[in-house]
Amino acid sequence: MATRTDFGLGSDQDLDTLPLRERKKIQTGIRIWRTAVGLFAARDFDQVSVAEIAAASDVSKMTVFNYFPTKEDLVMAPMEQHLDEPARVVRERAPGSSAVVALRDQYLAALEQLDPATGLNDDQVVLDVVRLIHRTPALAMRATAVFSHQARDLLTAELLAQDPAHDELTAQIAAAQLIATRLTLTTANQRLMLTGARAADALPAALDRARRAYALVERGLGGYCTAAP
Amino acid sequence: MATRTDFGLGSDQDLDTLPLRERKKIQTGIRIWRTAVGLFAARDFDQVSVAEIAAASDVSKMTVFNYFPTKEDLVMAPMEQHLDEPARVVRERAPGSSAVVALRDQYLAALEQLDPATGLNDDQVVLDVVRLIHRTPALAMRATAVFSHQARDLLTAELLAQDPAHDELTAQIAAAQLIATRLTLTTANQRLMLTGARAADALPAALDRARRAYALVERGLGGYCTAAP
DNA sequence: AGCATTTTTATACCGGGTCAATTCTTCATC
DNA sequence: GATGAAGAATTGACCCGGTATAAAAATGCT
Repeated sequence: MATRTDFGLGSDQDLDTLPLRERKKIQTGIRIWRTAVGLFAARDFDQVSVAEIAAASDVSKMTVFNYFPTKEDLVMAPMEQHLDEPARVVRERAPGSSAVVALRDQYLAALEQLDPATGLNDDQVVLDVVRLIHRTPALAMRATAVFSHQARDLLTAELLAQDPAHDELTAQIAAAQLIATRLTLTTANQRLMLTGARAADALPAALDRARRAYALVERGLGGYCTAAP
Repeated sequence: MATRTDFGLGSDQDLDTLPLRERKKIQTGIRIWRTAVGLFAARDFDQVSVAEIAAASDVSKMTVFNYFPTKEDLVMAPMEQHLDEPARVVRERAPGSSAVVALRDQYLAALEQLDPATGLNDDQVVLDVVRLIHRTPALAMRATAVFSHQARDLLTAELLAQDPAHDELTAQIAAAQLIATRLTLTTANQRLMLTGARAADALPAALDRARRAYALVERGLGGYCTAAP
């Protein structure tokens, strides 16, 4: 079953092969989402009621909650689907490479693809969502909560391959710093995009920033949590 | 005017000198807060309605919201009054000392006083609140938001005394790492306390952890943001 | 077509939070 | 000492997000 949050870059070719029923479901999901983001971008998050979104989507209020558990999910769901990426990257890193290097390389690669998760993306809808999150306290809080969650997951991922020379506190610090670095880089990129910069133009500088940031972390953590070859 | 969140260690002597009116106000504020925390500790956060708290406090529901803007504030307000401490510590650090050292020393001092803000405190009410925050997702999210706020404040504090050799990104990384370290240490202490350890007994180990954690950060950041002598 | 399953809807309800108005206190003025 | 204006504490009515239940509609299958 395809998750209901596969918007954005959702592949279109397998959409035709799906049963008629699921296809319609996905379409209404996208319709509700687009309507909501449009209304939120026009006014403010708190100035748009769920009932209004439902009416504008030709759907009942209950149906909206059927597709999106909460009003906040209408905005956050697409961003939260890559939630487990950092932990996965560390877990599946090449033997002999440290957690820091694995995360750095993956982030650099994501930057070059202008992955929205890096903040370096100037798509109109993405920008609308980012702007919305930045100016709505409840959403901003939830965005930071995502990173907090990632830090926890990362911690367990590191502990699974833990080096007995390091204790749990070091692992916690490392996880927190790695995620904090990502959050900082991503936020910086998002701010740039919100000022109107083009993603492609900002790429070289963003890559440079990322390299310097991870170098800073590495200097502190050293080769911490290097996977056994 | 005394803020309404001066519970806990609020000084009692200046309470007598206050006008009769304000005194009663503060007392009802404390009464509502105690009632709420008691009910929350007995059951769960979501299983206690504001109306119930109001009834148990011999007050109307609206009065509760008059004293505490939201239901969450009934739990979080006391913790959030020391929100600006990290930024203040950095801003007022001794000339010639780095931001890292200033924050480390202040944290070590707070630990030795068993300051609740460090997590190293086994007072019954404090433990109730901490336990509540840890097992209530909405409250845990807000707790991390507090640290996010502190990182922002810390960034501006560092920028005020910024060294032209370092750019803004470095400052952001540093702020994020410093706050992440604090969060990690505090959380570790809180977990210890929740397992029933006595704060005084856990102090030496906590001090050691803090020293090692800040050493790790310092190795990465070096003498970053050392105030001009 | 007709049955079964799933999706949508209507409705009623609960709890958190806001607003305008009401009551009560305070205090300056007569 | 009475009085009336000013202002705060309090309140009841209301809105919105979210849930539960059951009915109605749409779809898949035979």
